[in-house]
Amino acid sequence: MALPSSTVENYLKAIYQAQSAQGREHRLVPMGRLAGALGVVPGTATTMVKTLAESGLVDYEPYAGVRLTPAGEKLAALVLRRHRLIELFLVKVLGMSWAEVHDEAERLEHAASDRLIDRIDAMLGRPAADPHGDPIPDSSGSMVTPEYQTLLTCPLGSPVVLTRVTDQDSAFLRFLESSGLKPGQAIRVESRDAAADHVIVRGKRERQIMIGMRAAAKLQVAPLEQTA
Amino acid sequence: MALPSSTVENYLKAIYQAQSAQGREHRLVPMGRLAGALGVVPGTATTMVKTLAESGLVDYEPYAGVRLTPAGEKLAALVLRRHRLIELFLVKVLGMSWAEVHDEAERLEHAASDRLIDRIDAMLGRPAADPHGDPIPDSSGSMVTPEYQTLLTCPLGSPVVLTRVTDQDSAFLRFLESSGLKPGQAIRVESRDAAADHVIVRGKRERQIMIGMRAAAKLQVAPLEQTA
DNA sequence: ATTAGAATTTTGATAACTCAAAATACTATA
DNA sequence: TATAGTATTTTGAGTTATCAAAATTCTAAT
Repeated sequence: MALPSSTVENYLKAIYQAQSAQGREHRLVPMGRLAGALGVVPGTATTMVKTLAESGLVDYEPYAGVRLTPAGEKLAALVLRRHRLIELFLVKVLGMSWAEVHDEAERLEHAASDRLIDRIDAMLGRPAADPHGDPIPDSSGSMVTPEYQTLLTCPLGSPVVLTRVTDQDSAFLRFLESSGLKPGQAIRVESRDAAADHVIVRGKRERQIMIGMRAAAKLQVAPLEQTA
Repeated sequence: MALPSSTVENYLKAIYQAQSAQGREHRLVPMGRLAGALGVVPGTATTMVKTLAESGLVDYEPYAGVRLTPAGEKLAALVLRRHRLIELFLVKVLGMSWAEVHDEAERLEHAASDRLIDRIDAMLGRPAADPHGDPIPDSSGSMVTPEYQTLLTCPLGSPVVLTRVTDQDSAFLRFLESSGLKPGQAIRVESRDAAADHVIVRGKRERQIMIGMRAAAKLQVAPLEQTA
């Protein structure tokens, strides 16, 4: 088994992420969505997916979509592992900003060896999540994905910790950063107004932040543990 | 000017290094040598070099060889800069061994952005040389290459510092490491025996090391500054 | 000056990935 | 259930980088 090209890695990663983004039901990723995520025309995705299917990395159902096989899923998880460890490393060790590491990791993830990734993992203390709160698969490719509530579903008024941000857009990340809304931050949801389409959050130092509901759905939180 | 593919970067780097390896005279690198350095057949090198010539990165004289233009030289120096900073970073920050970082850097050098390289450069304190003692070009692509003596040419008996190792072979590097012969190490040449084809060196803690002359020529040294 | 041998270039193919646009298959609505 | 509209697949072609092997050119020794 030759090691997969970075193109193959990108397809697998995109399929993985599209599958996760879709609910438990729609497990088949349609070609249009995949092509869009990868920035190629649909015909290209079709062609490529057919060769991935021949390699046993995906199941392909014409006109319906693709889905990762266990082999493909493992490979995709290892790409994600590299990506997330690199992101965390760039933030923690090199002091790069949260918003700028994504593109960097996007390229480095295909060049870093397993040895290097393991060094990074060890240096960071085998972390469970990257700067966005995305869980990091272990070296065997398995990953625990805790189910969190979002700013839209968590109880009003009770203290929670921001745990995960499910959007990589750097403008959005910069907004969060400037509002002090980074994973680990303790906050509480003050009110929600469906008509006005916003959520009001108390953040760091009682600062009040107003967020649209679309954006609020991308911020996941966990109940604040009062570790006395 | 589209950014050069990693293949182009590798060709430029190989030409640069072949030019440096050859003396001041033979400035044209023959195709056979270039092809050998890159691990491709000669015909491939010919084809590629012709397209590099069309981009203005090299001068190509059929049947004679290639030479970098100023533009090509600058690009090559920037690749070398990325390579060497990455090597040093992997050794200093991630604690990887001297012998294993070359291949890693060989891949990462094509994926690291200028921003990242500059962070690394800053974190390392704008170093002048990589773990092998190879000088690191600055961000404009210029580099000072000090002329050193080698174990074959330096004065017998006087203390010198090992400054540079002009060979990347990892078995050789491991031998040097196990002998305590890393750049920065103070040593002195005890004797040379042309008939036996060896050089005897006093290294760390008066340890005596015997090296073949071919290998000794690859170890460069500078007079030891008695910085009281 | 020839010419044998080595180096280089040319030629024809191949692999991986991509696009544009034509052909085809789905699907939702009337 | 016919069909208009959308999504997908197919087809044909282009790009980049590579190799094998034939053709050519250079070079050094007679």
